[in-house]
Amino acid sequence: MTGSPLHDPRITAVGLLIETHDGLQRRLAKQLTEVGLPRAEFDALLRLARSDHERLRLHDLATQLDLSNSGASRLVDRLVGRGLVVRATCDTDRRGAYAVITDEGRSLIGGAIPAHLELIEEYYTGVLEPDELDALSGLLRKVRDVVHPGAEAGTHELEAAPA
Amino acid sequence: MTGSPLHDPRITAVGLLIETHDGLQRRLAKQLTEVGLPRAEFDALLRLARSDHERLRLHDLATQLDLSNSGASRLVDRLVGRGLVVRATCDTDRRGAYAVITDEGRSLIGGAIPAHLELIEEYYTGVLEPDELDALSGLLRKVRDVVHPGAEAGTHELEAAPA
DNA sequence: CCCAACATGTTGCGTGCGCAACTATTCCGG
DNA sequence: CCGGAATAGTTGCGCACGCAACATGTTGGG
Repeated sequence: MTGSPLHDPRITAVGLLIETHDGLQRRLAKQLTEVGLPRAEFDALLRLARSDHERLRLHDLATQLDLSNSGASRLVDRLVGRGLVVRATCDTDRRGAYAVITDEGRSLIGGAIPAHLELIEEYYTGVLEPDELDALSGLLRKVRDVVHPGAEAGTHELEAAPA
Repeated sequence: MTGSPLHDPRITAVGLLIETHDGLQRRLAKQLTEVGLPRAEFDALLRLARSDHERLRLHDLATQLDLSNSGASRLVDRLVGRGLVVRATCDTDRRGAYAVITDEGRSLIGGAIPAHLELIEEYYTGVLEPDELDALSGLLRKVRDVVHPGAEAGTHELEAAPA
């Protein structure tokens, strides 16, 4: 054999990232769904709550969440349907639409976070020593900046690498 | 505010893992799809090709791929439909069904791997120094073993932590 | 030996997503 | 100032997945 590309260490390395993500994701998603906030909805509300004036252009939301525009549009539909978000038109660009989190949305996600954090602690941050976690985050950020520029889309536009 | 749980560093840490994964995944998936092997199919063939006698029980395949049994069943349906895999009954357990990769399947994935490796190199392994990559893999493995035990399901049953 | 609990795999159904096509608006070159 | 290119968002369509119900086969207790 030529060294069997089937067992190439690079494939293993990527596999590790994927398995880690999928495993964690499945556990977190399950809990969030039980609380009535499926992962996509949770993430969207979180992004909105964190943003200036608690709103984001749909396009930016899509970019931040790694969704297509249509995906973001329908996600916002669902949130609007539950009263957790409202659409607002943009004065300076009449094509535009903001998604704005409502009081109800803010309160819902606020209530969901504590239990969510516990689970994260149990399955992710608590598994590693603090310095290990820092190292991991640093390395991941390095990769993320390459594979997913625009993760901070719509945040501001002038700084380099905020927290 | 109580320290704003919205910006809890643990959420950021998880977000980093997710963003990195999603970004990488999207790039790799796009290429694989272009080559005619969507990510799920690619992964399944890879797992089969790597396994003893190039076959796996559907249940084990599901576990390895982090899919439900039904998802694995239909995935195998698709592969069978393309002649890349065949089902084989299990002698010792007549409920059972193996998925077995065919020559065609082996050849297809073999052809797809080189370009795939290049992309991995470009967006993942090549982004980091070799020692950084080792560190990252080590940390990820630590987390994975907690969130996704059974990642090696059906491989063998007696060792501790192979490559 | 038999029946109850369990395990494996398949199928009906609902859902969330991407792609492509479409509408509405903005931007820009001449 | 006009018309074509680009951008924001929505919608029709198809697809892959999970859940629940089911069919089949296995295993263990009485």
